[in-house]
Amino acid sequence: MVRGKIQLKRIENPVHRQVTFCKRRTGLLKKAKELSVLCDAEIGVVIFSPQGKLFELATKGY
Amino acid sequence: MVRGKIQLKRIENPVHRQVTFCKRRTGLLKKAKELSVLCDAEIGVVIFSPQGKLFELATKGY
DNA sequence: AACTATTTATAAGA
DNA sequence: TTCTTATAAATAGTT
Repeated sequence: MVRGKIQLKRIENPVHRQVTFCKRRTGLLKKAKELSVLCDAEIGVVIFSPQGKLFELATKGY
Repeated sequence: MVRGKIQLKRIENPVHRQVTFCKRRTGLLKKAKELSVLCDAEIGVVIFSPQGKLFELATKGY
């Protein structure tokens, strides 16, 4: 996305992967909320990190 | 996002809303796949359009 | 459905 | 690690 394109493959460096996971998880959930609000859609998202931690989002038509 | 910021509220024009839904739905699912691949996460996404149409994505750790 | 100007997301760096 | 910045990516308006 910036200062160098990303390669669409698993990030091998654990620290780099963790940082990217945090940033992109936030971005994905934001995009999901926006789509829900803008287009009146109901959306559910579940994300399991490699460590088994769960992140989720469920819009309710708001 | 471009040529004028969006307002984070329901798009009233049905045609505009439908077009935006299609564009952003595609973008959201792409982002979800990228997050899955880059960070080795498992992700599920379900989207119900206002017309009750279902769009979904389930990654399987690939 | 395709284009493109511009906003947004974000990879690196500080 | 929180903030900044340069740049890739997404996309609103247009045709």
